[in-house]
Amino acid sequence: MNIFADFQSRIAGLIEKRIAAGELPPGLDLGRFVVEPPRDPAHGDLSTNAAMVYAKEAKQAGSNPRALAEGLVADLKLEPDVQSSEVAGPGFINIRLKPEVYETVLKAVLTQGGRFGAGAPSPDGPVNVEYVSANPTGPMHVGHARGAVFGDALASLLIFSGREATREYYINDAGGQVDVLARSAFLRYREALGEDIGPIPEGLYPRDYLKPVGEYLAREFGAGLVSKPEAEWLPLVRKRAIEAMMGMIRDDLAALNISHEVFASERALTGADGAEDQVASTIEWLRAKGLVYQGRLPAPKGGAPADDWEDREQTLFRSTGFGDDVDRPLIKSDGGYTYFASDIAYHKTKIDRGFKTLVDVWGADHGGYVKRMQAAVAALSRGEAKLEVRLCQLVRLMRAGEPVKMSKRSGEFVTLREVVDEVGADAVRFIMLMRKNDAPLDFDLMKVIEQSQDNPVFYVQYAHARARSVLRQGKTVFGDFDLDRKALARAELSLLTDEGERELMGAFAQYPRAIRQAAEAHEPHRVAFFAHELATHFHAHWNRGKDARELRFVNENERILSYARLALVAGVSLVLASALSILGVSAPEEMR
RNA sequence: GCACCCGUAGCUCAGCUGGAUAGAGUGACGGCCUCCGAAGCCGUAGGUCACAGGUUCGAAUCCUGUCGGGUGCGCCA
Repeated sequence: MNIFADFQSRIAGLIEKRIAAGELPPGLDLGRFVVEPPRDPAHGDLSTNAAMVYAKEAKQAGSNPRALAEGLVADLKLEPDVQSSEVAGPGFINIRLKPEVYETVLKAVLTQGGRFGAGAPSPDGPVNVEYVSANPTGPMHVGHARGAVFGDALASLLIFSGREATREYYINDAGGQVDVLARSAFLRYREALGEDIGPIPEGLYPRDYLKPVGEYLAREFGAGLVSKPEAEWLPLVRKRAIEAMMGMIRDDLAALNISHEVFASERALTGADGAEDQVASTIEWLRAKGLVYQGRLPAPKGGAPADDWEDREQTLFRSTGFGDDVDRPLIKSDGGYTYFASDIAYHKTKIDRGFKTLVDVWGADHGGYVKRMQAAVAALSRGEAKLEVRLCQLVRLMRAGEPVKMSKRSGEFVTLREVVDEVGADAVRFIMLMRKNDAPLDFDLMKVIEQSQDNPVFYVQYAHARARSVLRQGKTVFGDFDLDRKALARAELSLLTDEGERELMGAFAQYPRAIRQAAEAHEPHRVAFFAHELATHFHAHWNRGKDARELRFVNENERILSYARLALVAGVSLVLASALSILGVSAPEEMR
């Protein structure tokens, strides 16, 4: 139950009545006004700007805004669950609900449990969420974590809100970097055979995570590959190295509590290893529509022109027809496909699989790539599918206030696994999700590793653990209490009259709305903020019981009241657990 | 030079798609454990929402421009 959405449609109905009565002109857009919690709780439970939004129209119809507001207030007072309503400030309509409404909300929390706040199945079709998509050339580093956590939480949020969502990983296993990987692994292979390989040459991946791959190759092939020419061993080594790297990446992701349903290989799309060349067929498909042509591009502007620039005719995609700045090349000078070409083919497979809503989560360094990809999706789907790209700002890794330089090439990077092992998946996830994805993020290792108490995840988890602890305490005092949530739903909830208790129930009422808005905006961080706020209300109310004993949840002499309050506490733990589960963060029974 | 993102408290960030007196955390200062978990709570202090115009009943939010920061700019991925 979402009381905000409920009143939104009820008020829309009241406005239609006004239209019928001639007080407002017909054909109004009834989606223009909002129903929201007032900033100041003293103003009531609900607030709407409807009268202000339609002020101009009211004047045109010969009425006036004030009369419109008064009329709506009069109608609202007739609603059975409305306690009072009034016009306030510049024309807001404030509504105070009868206490029973919040008892009903708590009852819904207890009967629905983890489903409270979930949306009804959406008619909007499935969403494809592509995230991580790191190159399979090594373990994940912390920079990858943000997009990974964001994409994963977004998919969970969408599913909870009622949409279908598929989690997808695009493996960039077709470019030159996987050949570099293969050569690096081959070196480790010779090392595993006992050869002294000396320092790793410039340009190869130097870290020793490839050693196990070398040993594996030595076991599988013995010394058989050493004397062969590169053209023969490279495909064999590459295949196994990519598999090993993907295994490593999957393990890294699993450590962060992340998994994908679909892994799509770029290499397979390009027709390698005997597969069908879907890139070629996609290019031909576009060519047939006049969207691919042979042409020349102007030289890049600004700065010094690259030394290897040469004006030449090439195969171009007409992305300018779909909002891009210039047309984009599809074929490299060596005849291979550009990354863009295979990415077009990949996105075509998404559209062919029936997705009309595509979300790609990329690092901010790929920002210059957004327009062309959106142009491609528009072209591929004739405008029917929409690609939304969420750019995650790169994480600036700090060590005691100093930026840490990271580069795979030099091997200087902190792995995701190192951080997860140190501070835990919960902390990493929550920190990444407490920020909007397009805001920059400083991730200070020292701060997270050494002062993990400062981490907001503990604050929220602590609230959950504390709620569970209170329930255990209640069971200790009243051994015969049935603390099953469905039993608690039958508690005498009308006894919950304290302001702090009402505040908590009010927070429950806002959860479904928060979920819906976060899902529509594709902003999981709002769920994190909601959880933090609910935790604040709970901690605050808990502490009131220190000075005022009569406010404590468990009170030996107040059996019926204690049971009702435990129902409230159970509600807190259920909603917190629900929000945390969307974020992929655990909700512990106790902190220790 | 062009495109995209970002300028909100000392610091790190929210701000509910245009609403009422702009909020948290952290840092600083002062209080609260014979009592359901002090990893908590309460209070004090801190602001020209980068700047200038515009749109309207109303702007941190939308538009234009300026300044400052970030990320990119055929054939890397």
